[in-house]
Amino acid sequence: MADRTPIVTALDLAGYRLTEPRRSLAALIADQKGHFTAAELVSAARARHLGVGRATVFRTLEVLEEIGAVERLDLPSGEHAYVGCEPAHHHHVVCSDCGQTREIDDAGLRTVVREISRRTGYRVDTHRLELFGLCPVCQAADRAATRTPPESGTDRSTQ
Amino acid sequence: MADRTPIVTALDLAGYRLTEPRRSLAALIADQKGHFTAAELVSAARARHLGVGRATVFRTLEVLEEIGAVERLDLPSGEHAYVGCEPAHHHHVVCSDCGQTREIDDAGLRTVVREISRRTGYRVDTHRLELFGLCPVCQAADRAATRTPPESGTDRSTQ
DNA sequence: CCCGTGATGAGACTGCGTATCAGTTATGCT
DNA sequence: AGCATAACTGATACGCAGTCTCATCACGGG
Repeated sequence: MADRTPIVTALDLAGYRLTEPRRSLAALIADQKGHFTAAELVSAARARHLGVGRATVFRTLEVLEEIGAVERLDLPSGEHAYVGCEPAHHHHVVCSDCGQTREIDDAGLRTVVREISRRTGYRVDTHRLELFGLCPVCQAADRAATRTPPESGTDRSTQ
Repeated sequence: MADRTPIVTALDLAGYRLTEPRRSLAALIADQKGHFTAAELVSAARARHLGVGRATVFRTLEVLEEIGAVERLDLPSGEHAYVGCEPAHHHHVVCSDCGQTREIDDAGLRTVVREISRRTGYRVDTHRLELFGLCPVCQAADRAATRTPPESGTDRSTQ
């Protein structure tokens, strides 16, 4: 709990105080495998008897999002979740089974956005792309469970 | 209020009952220019003294989303909003000033998704792309107000 | 070591969305 | 047309996410 996780460093660089609650939360977040909700953080903190209040969790998440150490996702269910991530990369593929996420870079999106801008006349300032599906591991598990050979393994995207 | 809006027809086709509250809400939604929240619908209904309960608004929106007559957006603020739309088209450009939305089709996204799928090994089942910016009208208004000549008019997208 | 200020935690508060439930109404059938 | 019934409705209660307040605390610059 005393290690300087990248998140702590980022907080420091951004000029925020390095308080005990923030260190605790940084450690908790670093432990998360996939995405996590504010509520999950709250109960994780409580489970480990770190004395971190609910309000502090929300405030810290807000700060972390601001400095780009964490990104907010809107799950298809409507829930708000977060993922720890590098600043700069801005899209995520989310496994709808295990919650594991992977960051992805542009991948040609830039062109798409420009094209849309051209067609509609809108000046596009920000965009959000979120992809949901099965990570390789869960695909394998799925296949093993249903005993059905893979159909394609790539794109089954809705539209 | 007795006209059969497209939404009403869609409900009928999907086998749902054509009740008075649903007709009222369909009419209200047809009147909306941009996106709207559940809360806005509730108060709009109340303002017009349609006797439509809060619960019914939420239930109806759920049904409408299911049949694709309405789509749910997650605004950057975290709010949940809805837009009336044709089924099949699945992305929206949202004006962050006036809320006006435009539907857009694929525009090359399909390729991007396939590429991401290939790179990450994820099987992508669904995705969500939302774009926020200024519609042409608000751009003009903005320009007129600030007396600043347009810088480019196209892409200012973050990442 | 001391002080100022930013940060904290407890708890009140708001407002979205859902569940319950008794009463109502659209619709298919005769 | 009249009826039965299952879908639907509104009122109300409830749970829960997120925000706000405020008195207290502790980080970090001096």
